[in-house]
Amino acid sequence: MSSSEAESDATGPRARQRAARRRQILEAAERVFAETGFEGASMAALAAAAGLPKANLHYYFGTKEALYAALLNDLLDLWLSATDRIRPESDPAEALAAYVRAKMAWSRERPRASKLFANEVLRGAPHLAPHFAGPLRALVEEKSRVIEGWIAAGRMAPTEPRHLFFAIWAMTQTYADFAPQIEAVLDVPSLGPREFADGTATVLQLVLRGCGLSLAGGRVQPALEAIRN
Amino acid sequence: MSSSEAESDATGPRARQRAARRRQILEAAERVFAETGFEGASMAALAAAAGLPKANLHYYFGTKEALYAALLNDLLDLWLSATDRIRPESDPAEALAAYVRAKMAWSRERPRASKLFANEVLRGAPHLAPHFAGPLRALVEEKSRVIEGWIAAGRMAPTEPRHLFFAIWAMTQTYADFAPQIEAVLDVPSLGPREFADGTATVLQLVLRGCGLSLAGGRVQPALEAIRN
DNA sequence: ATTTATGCTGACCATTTGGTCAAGTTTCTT
DNA sequence: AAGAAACTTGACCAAATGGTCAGCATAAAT
Repeated sequence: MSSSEAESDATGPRARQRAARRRQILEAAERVFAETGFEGASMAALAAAAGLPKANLHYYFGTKEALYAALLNDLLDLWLSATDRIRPESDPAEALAAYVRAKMAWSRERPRASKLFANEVLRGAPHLAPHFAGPLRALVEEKSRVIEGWIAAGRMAPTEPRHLFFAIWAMTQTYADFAPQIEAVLDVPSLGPREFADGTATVLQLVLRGCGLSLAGGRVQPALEAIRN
Repeated sequence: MSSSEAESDATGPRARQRAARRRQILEAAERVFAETGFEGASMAALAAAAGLPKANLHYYFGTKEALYAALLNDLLDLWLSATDRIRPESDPAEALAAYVRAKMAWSRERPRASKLFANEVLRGAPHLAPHFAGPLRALVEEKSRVIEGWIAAGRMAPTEPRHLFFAIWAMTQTYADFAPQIEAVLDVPSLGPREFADGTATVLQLVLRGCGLSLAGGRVQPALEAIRN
């Protein structure tokens, strides 16, 4: 027993350093994969971004595929989160608004993760198919039933809940995935607080009014004027 | 004169065959590029998809980059179209509904074009930057002024028109770009008329109600029940 | 101090990549 | 019929790709 203390997550100084290196590589890989896609990212480029020799990446992750898969895996949790507030007893307007805001914040803070995800789905989502058909579908089903409950109780306008989710995902993630297009149209060098505030306000308006809802006080865009002035 | 009849678009049998070959190559390239992205598509794969030797593609387009650029160029027109109905004298609800329907139809009929476009924007849109900053921005500005006119006239709810466009683009294109995810969540092998009808109805509802509008007769989803039954 | 397990990396390899080219074939003009 | 122009393609190339591995360094355990 005394000699075999190598429990997988024993936080010895060894395991800690190993985890740090893994994070270092993954962080760099997220940047490179998000900017160039899977095929566009060469092991040489990934190694350069991480500041390590190529062989070192292979030591930690084996293959490029495995590194990519490890990266995607880390994102899945992010995707499923932020639906907490959607519960039967919640106020529909508040719950949906919180979800939209969380998604927008995610687009702002983790745009590379969003792009990585988009890249993978565009490629046919080979690595995500199990997750889509499993946990994601289950979550959407569960939350859709909550929304259908709200509708049945007359608390919001009849709406296809699954397609409502697709719409929210699309509108919020576009601020990460299609940032170059938005920047060009708005004629700004990059998306800042102003653009995200306007975007959030617009998405909130479409979702809430679209579902026949309004936030407490009847203000659909509570933070907007405050930010603008 | 008689000998130099080779006007660039003289539709001689020569020029016609040349154009046909170009289309044959472009059509195959759209498939391959859309499925694998620019870096993921090899000249060998492109040639195989077109049923031609590799050197033949180089004869017509020079480089892979040039072939890709030619392909993207063809899509730009598609992008700018479908805003015709958005004019000062139009009915806001009808105009926006027509635009949403046109965009949805485009996602259904040309999903590969949409994916190609998405792939390019994810890569930072190097080839599209001039188009974004030029014709696209100009078009959006023009149409945004129309919408602002509608708002000023009290014909629809106050809405940031540029962000409204971003939202419409995102919601409609997601049915092409993120099809694998939507299919998995809905548990269908592919998106058919039913899914597009539901999607269109939901997007229309969010956009129209979101903007304080409704279609003539107050029915937000005019075609929905007809299709379902 | 010595052994042992783990971490690290330069040099190397087979394969694939985008692209070229010379030698052909076909089609048009005269 | 002859020549010119456009088209086609197998064979080839230098460069880049993902991946391997033997040998070395470092730290842990004895």
